[in-house]
Amino acid sequence: MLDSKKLRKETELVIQNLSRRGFNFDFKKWENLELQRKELQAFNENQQSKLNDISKEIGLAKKESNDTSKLQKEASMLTAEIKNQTKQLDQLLMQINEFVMSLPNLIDTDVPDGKDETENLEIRKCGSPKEFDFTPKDHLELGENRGIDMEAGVKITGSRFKVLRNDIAHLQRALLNLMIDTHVSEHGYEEVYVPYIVNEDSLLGTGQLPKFEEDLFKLEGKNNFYLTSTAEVPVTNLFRDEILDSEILPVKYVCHTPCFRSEAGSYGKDTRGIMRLHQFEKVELVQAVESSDSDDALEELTGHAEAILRKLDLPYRVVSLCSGDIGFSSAKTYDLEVWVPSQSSYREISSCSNFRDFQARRMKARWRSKQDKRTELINTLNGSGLALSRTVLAILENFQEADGSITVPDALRDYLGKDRILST
RNA sequence: GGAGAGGUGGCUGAGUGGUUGAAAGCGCUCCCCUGCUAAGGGAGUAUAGGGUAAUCCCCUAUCGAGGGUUCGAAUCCCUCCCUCUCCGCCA
Repeated sequence: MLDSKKLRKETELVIQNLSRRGFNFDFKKWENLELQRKELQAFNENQQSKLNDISKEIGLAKKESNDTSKLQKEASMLTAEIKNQTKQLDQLLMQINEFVMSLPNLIDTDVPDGKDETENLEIRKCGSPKEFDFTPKDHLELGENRGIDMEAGVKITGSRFKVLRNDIAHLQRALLNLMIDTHVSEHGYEEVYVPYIVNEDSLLGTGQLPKFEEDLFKLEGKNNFYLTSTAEVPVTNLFRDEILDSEILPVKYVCHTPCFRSEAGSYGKDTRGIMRLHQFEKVELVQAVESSDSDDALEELTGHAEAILRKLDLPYRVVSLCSGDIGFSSAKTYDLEVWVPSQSSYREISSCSNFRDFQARRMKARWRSKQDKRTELINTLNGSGLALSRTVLAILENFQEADGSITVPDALRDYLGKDRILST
């Protein structure tokens, strides 16, 4: 959520910034609503103040057994009036809230301009794609009948679900442990475990709602529960309605969860194998920092995700998402893209974003310094460190041998207990 | 799932219709006193929105959430959420 004071004072800047996303900000509408709100609210509060005074007077008069019928009559009228105004005000507030909640975050000045993912800016490349002296297979050719069981997923649930077996299930678990261990012991994150079902408030807090409900799986029942689409939601919401002491900042959490995404609107995209599924595992990094630290924190967090790719000797590149591709809540996003030999291209395996105070304002997540007692919104960041299914995919494809076996990357050997898998 | 109790400020905990944003205690901050990290005295100590340039000041809201009764509700009524105890079921 954007700061309404900023909307008022730096209107031009906001309009310009949002237009870089291709977002058309209807300032006239907002200004109109705000003006009405301000007037009505000021008047209403004034009336309320009067009523409060009269009520106190009545109280005092009754104590001394004086006649209060005249005052009560006056108060009755005021009460009716206020009730009426409040109804109008509430309606207005709902409209304003709806409007403001659907505004995306402002993007940083160094976010490249562009209309879609084709115009994302490559920042750096690390490692180089391995040359194969045979035609590399794709991950499904490698894993089919040997641990990646798409048919079983379809039988149990439906399309876009998978079953993993044996070495490949083990590989995923080994990766999971490597990632969490690394982030905890080398990068200073605290491990957390959270619910996989989240409520509406949590989704509003991080920005998945109200605009992106079609991406989510909603549960039946009156509770308005959803399956979590990313650990970002439950983990970042740990800060909701909290005031953190400045000494504990930055707070850094690492968390593994499955992620459930309806993938509505992605029909026909990545239909083969485990690239894009309704359920996948992910290790997520989340940070809460002071606003002055969030630029550095994004670089740091991105580096933490990269460290995993480096450990695994996977070739990747870092791109800065352009203004047309960047997410709704994000001010700046780096995607990490891993080399996928079968597609001869880099594919997203992590997305690291700085949300500045956008989520914090929605969640009322603040911090307070010891010296001056003022509260300030925290800045939140998160990034995948990494998406597990795609890491499994990348390892299978990048470390395949001519005979279809997979050489296990050094960093993983202790976790897996072998240096080669799928050697039939 | 059944029966009962309860949800008040950083914490403990008073408060069943009237100057209560809320007693008291603890904690915390600042000051005073005190010849030694003890004791005592004083002041302060929620969040958000609006008026404002303002972290002073003024107004409004908030005692789990939402609605209702009333001139006036932390206090009465209704619905929901959550916590605790006992029983049942269960990994």
